[in-house]
Amino acid sequence: MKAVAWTAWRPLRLADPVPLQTLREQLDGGQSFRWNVDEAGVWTGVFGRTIAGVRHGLDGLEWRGVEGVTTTEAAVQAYLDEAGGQAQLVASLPWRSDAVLRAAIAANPGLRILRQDPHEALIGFLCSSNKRILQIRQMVARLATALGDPLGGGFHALPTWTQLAAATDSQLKACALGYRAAFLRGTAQRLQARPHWAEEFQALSTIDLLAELRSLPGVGPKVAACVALFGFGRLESFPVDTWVVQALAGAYGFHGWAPARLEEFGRAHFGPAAGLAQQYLFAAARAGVLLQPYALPAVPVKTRPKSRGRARR
DNA sequence: GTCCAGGATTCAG
DNA sequence: CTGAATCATGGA
Repeated sequence: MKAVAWTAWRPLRLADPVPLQTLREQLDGGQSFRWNVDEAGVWTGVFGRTIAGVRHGLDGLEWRGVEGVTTTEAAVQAYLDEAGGQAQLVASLPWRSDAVLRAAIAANPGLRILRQDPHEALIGFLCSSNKRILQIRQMVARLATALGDPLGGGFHALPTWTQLAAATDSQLKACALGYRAAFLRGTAQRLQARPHWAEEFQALSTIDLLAELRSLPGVGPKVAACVALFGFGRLESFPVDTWVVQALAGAYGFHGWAPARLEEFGRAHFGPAAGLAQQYLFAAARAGVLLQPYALPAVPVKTRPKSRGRARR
């Protein structure tokens, strides 16, 4: 298979600068699972049918695409929020009165929500339950290689719902999906008959969109919130995962709160850009730099054994 | 070998 | 409605 014929590197014009560390957080911080970085710091990714490279040059961000493809620059710019619309939303967050949020924003200045395709977001987060980001990336990569259209140079698009629905058990098994294979197949079977599902979903209010997403196999509250946020651009959506549960407990004192209650708090407290706030808190918590004024003293409770001598089968 | 992962589903109470 | 068990797999 022939290698991709890359264009020369060119400046990537964005309204706001993206620091080196923030770019890594953005491309490999659990939003998208389709980017890889090499030793030279070159990020290579596929979104939709676009193959692109991004790196930090001497004078800011640079991009490259495949020779002869004219749409790459615009696609990369849109993907990375080139107009800077999110800067205003960050400014609107309650960072003045919220020192935790303020520190989280300072830890990853310029962090943005990627504007992903709904299809990409839904496939990625269908794979995400009970998995680490590295493994989600591996699952998605295998899905693309095994089932998606080849784009040249060894790159593949993500499989369509039709391709996914037609996949055999052994094909899905080879993608190391575990029990998530049934989620993907189930959702694929539901959506393959709706080629315009994304447009139809996009037309819904966020509340209705979340409900519609949750009706799909393998999509619960958290995955629905992620797909709404990352795939449908609903920046008010506030996904509550294990990291956010810990973050809101340690930083705001909400120990023992149910995820639904934390989600309600997040939307009320952070407002129309709650999803952005969530991503800053998520990144800071994962990096271990989140302020935790309400963290409990270490280990107040003793963990109980899961099973007491019950016979195993 | 053990533990756990950007959870969802199912079932018991 | 809430809480717990179960799910399949691989990396630490």
